[in-house]
Amino acid sequence: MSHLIEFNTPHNHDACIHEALQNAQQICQEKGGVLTDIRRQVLELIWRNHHPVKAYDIIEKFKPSERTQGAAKPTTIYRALEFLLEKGLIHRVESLNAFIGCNNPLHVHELLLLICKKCENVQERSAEIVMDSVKTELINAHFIAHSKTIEIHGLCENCIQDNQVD
Amino acid sequence: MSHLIEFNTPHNHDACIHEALQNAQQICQEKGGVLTDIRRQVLELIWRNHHPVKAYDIIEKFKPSERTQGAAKPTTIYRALEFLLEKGLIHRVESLNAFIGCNNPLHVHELLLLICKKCENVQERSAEIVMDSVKTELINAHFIAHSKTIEIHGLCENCIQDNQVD
DNA sequence: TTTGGATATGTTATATTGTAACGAATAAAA
DNA sequence: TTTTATTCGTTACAATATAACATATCCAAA
Repeated sequence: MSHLIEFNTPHNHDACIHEALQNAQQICQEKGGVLTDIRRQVLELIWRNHHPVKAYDIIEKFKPSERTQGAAKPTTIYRALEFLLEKGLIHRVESLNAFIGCNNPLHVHELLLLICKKCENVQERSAEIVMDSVKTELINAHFIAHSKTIEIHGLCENCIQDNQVD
Repeated sequence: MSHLIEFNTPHNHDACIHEALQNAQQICQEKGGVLTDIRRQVLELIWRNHHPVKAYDIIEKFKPSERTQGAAKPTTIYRALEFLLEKGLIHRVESLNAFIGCNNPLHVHELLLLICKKCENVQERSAEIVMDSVKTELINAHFIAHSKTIEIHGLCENCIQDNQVD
């Protein structure tokens, strides 16, 4: 399962991209929805690496087709992002106003995002320990959750080591 | 301790405001820093209620003084917000691009924000159960955290009851 | 085959959120 | 008093996101 690889170390990232696109196809079939050229291309741009990607970076890098001469317009990209979010293929990183590919879109899951300040890699963890304690706390608070955002900024394992070498 | 009151029920909110300003004075003395007119007024505007407040709402509502004829400029307000954030007097709500007064600024604390979609009240909870499990997870991930954002959107206790009545 | 609805995209304009850069004013310290 | 640090004013602009309405495309039902 490639969502378990150590993606913040060197790895064959083409495999990540390939799996992401395959997952996207499968999810569109299962949930209903069409992975159009635009949507696929936005997903690919987000999956270029494991960094958060800003909407306007996508807009700039978007490959203009015949009909859309010139760069894509914001509306086009935001619409594609909305679709990908709905299908669970990407996550929004609230604390960065950015987007990141979902590592495991086939399974609905709540997640932690570990965002490295140095290498910028984002690690997605479906920490059940944490989610259980959040549920307990929400029961105590008599609060019904519709969505949960948990984002941690800091240093990942590799960058901690790099820092010590410096 | 007024940070334990049921603020999402009717209460004497003047007491909240008054305490917030007193805390601000005390913290500026302790940590070094000046609670200028601008900063105090921004803090008051944030403390008008327990809702998240947008920067541009503050800009609009900011009372122009003699020298600043007309509304405040964004820079002015963002600078005051930055100061208040640094002193721990307010929190930034990442998922809303907004700000909320800190209930307990005298004690450094990590926190959960429970954001009600209906009444818009934000409840701040220093859930140690959750924070402990996050720490465990971060150890597992070999990740060193510099900051933690935990924001839950949903329905608060009062609004759950209101919904059932409807 | 046509028509009608659902979905997807194009297009223009604008709203919202946030910073950079530089100079003037103020106040505290040397 | 000169220096130094902090705060604030001012202008301009960068970055993020949405509204509103027009077209196009596709597929299914009549």
